[in-house]
Amino acid sequence: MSGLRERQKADRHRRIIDAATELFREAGYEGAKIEAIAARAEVSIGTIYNYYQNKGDILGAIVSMEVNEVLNAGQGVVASPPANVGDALDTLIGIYIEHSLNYLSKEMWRQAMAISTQLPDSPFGQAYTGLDRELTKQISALIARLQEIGLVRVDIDGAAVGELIFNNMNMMFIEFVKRDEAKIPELRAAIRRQNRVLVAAIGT
Amino acid sequence: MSGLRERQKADRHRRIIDAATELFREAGYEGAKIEAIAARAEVSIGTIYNYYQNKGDILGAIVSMEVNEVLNAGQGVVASPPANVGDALDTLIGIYIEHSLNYLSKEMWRQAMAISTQLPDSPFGQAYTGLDRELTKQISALIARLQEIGLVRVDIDGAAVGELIFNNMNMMFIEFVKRDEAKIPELRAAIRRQNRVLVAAIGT
DNA sequence: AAGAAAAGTTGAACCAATTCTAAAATTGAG
DNA sequence: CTCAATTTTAGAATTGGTTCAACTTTTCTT
Repeated sequence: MSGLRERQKADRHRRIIDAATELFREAGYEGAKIEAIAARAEVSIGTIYNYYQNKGDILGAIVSMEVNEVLNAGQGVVASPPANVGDALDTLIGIYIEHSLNYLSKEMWRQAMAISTQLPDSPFGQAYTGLDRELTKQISALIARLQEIGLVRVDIDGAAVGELIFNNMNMMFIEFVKRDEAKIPELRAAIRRQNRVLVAAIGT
Repeated sequence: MSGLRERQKADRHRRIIDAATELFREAGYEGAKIEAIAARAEVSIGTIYNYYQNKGDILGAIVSMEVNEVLNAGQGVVASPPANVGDALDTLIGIYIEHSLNYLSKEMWRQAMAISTQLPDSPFGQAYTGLDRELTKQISALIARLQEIGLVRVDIDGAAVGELIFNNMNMMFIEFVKRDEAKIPELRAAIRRQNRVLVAAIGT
């Protein structure tokens, strides 16, 4: 099962992703020519297209890794949230936002988001939509957890509130990556302010 | 001031927009080649690039017209809203959504949204961000109006609630245009459901 | 271990957006 | 009216992502 071909394939995948990650950061998404990625990965252009349907999918693979890390980090908060609705939400959202620029620059985020709406049916488009859904579910799970603990009224529609909070956060994040000078603390403060009405309404 | 040159310029602008609108609808954004738009507008390729920085800006001009119409239609609701918070919001949002596919196909919306995040500093990118801001302000204005009438508590942060509602609606609209089979009534119902908690919380 | 089949690799050719440049048209000063 | 300055045009050249047909390498079979 683990013949030479398998190992070579895995190795090429890694080399392509590594080369692309470096070049995207060095030259930006547009600036990173496929030819250059191929050269740095020591692979031909054709091989890249054998592994990824298009340039966007290469970026997509990088984005997916990052979002999966964030989802993982979020699990901890859902499992044992701060004992206060506002703080619980702020902590989870904080994890998302603070991790977001670890591997990806704002420009990479912009491109990734653009591609996911431009080509919703491409491999990456579908993966991105799936990741958004996972994040929404995680926020809803936090609300459900808070309902169990007795911090949130059990008669509120947790799924709907989770969607509302995620959609607002996501839109704010989109505006955030669109402005290079926008700063993380301001983003978090703005989202906290927007959530305040909601937090007051759903808390016990 | 209104010499031959002025009139020709206005005429060419119109011809380019008309040709592009037709071709975008017939062949989709990607399928509408600049060469074909130029031919139908009876203008050269160079001329198109003299009038618009890039293909996206042509689409941008069309989108801007559409959104401005929607903003206009929304004014009526803000001026005399239905006598009930839930209905007021639903009516305004309904106007936005129902108008949205008048001139633009889902594919055109996808492209327009993608371009606005990909190139936030291009003429169209800035215009699009501005239009989003206008829509947010209009929703906030509706909340303020409802506060005046006494339907919404005066102690809630109307601007924050307006942003929350717009951002959620906009995100839902993005998901809506990403799925060709998604239908308007379902979209409206989902947004109504999400807004319900909020409506209950801010109503008097 | 040889030969055939399967799987993967390569890079030159293709295509469409965008840029560039020389030619043509319009304007206004004298 | 004329012509130099300025704007606009046309379309050829450039550019970079993507495709494709020929070539290699690996695996399988006996």
